[in-house]
Amino acid sequence: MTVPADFFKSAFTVDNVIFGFDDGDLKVLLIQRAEDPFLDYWGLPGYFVNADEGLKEAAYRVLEEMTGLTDVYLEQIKTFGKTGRHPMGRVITVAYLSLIKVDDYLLKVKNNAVAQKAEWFSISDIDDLAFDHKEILDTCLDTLRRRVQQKPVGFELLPPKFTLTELQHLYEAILDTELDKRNFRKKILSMNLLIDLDQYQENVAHRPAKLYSFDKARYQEFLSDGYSFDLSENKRKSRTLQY
Amino acid sequence: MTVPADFFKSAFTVDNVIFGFDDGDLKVLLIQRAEDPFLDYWGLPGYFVNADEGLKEAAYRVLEEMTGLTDVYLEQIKTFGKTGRHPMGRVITVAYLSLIKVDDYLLKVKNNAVAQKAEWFSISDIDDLAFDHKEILDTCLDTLRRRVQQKPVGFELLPPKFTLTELQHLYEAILDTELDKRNFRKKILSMNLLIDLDQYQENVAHRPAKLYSFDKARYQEFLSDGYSFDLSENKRKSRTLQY
DNA sequence: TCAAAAGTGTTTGGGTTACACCCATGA
DNA sequence: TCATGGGTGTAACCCAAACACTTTTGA
Repeated sequence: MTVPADFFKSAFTVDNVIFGFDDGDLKVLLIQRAEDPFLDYWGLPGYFVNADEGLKEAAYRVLEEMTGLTDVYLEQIKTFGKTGRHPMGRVITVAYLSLIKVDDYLLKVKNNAVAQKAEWFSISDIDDLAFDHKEILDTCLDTLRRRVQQKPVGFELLPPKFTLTELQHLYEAILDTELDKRNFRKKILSMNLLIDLDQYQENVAHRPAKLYSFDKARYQEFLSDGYSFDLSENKRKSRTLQY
Repeated sequence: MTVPADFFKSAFTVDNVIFGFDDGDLKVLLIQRAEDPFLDYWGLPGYFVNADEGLKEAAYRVLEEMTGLTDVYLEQIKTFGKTGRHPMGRVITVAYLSLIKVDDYLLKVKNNAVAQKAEWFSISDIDDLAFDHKEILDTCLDTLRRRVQQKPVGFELLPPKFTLTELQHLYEAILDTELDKRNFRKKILSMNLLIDLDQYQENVAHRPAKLYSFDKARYQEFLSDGYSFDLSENKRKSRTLQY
């Protein structure tokens, strides 16, 4: 029989799937690895969890090392633990999804020892990554798509002031569909999640759009509440059982 | 700097939250521990993951050791890794949720070395468990409540033949609400998930109810599809953005 | 004949959908 | 004045919700 001590020979890591929205496109922040294994490969930012550190704490640490950001959306998604997924031994990894505003990131980026460099990639441009990171990315992308239909987390990806069209483009990029402008606005505004700033775009070669920010207090309600922000892309009947 | 070898000193386990439905009540299968730490405490069935074993594989193994069942619903929920959660060292645990038919279990239960005995508990009767198992249980219960509104996993908990009232009671027990009989039936039947067996209850002191089984092929579609089985308990408007 | 649960339809209200034209600005 | 995106309303439909009485059986 295996004695318990035999089990204390494995390690675990956290990997962050950091999404951003820029240029009308959903992006992920990847690093080019500076060490073995998978030297020079692109992969998700992540690292071993220290002995005295919780999982989420470790994910925040990695995130801060990468971006300098501390106060961001971070959610545990899934744990990947196939045998053989890491050449150095038995390593399982806990995947976290985070959402940041690309602007903030650009101001504070710094590199660290693990990564030669970091870059944003459009999700459609990524095919192969170090370890099983592609699988992890795909899983997190699925979750993100579900998430934005349940909770208005999309706002985490936008700058503090944005237009309704930008918001709509964000949803369209994440869900990979087109949305009807009038219905989208009707719906969003009916949620009272937005604050009309009474400000307008400047220097645009067309009628300037109104700027909005979102109501953090009300946003918090939506985050904790179960809530249906059902941007259903489908014709499938989304039947609802009453009670 | 910590060298990688230093990280290979931790262990991980899987813990199963096994739900069943019996006697009109949602239950969880717990074990009374036969070894330290937490000797004699009640807790979730779980154990260390072997070096040559995947996570899900380990969860299935534990499940089979406990119940003799192999072909059951099993889903990874969340990983718990606070420092200090395990007295023997750094141990993180991956929580799995599984759904079984209590009848099947009753036929095949066997005990194992880790557990003195196993028993079903009504979820409302559980307050304290070994390790952080109460927190894990609560997390899985939340997930179950969400799951049954998204996918018709409730069927996993029922015997092969059941009545509409039993199905309704199951949903009521999981969601802790009351549902309208006519609306419930209308909705369920409109999904074409059920097969009318043209059989009836026998020896009941009232009008016997029709028996149904569920359509596994159609069920599979629903499982893979995103799908909304929105038994919304709330008055909250579940607004839906078109596309 | 009584108790206990099974079974069954209709109306109302609200949200989703589909859809087309005018407005404001900079070039 | 032209190109570009911003901004607006209405009608049809479908689904959720609310709600009460009759039927069948065993005791």
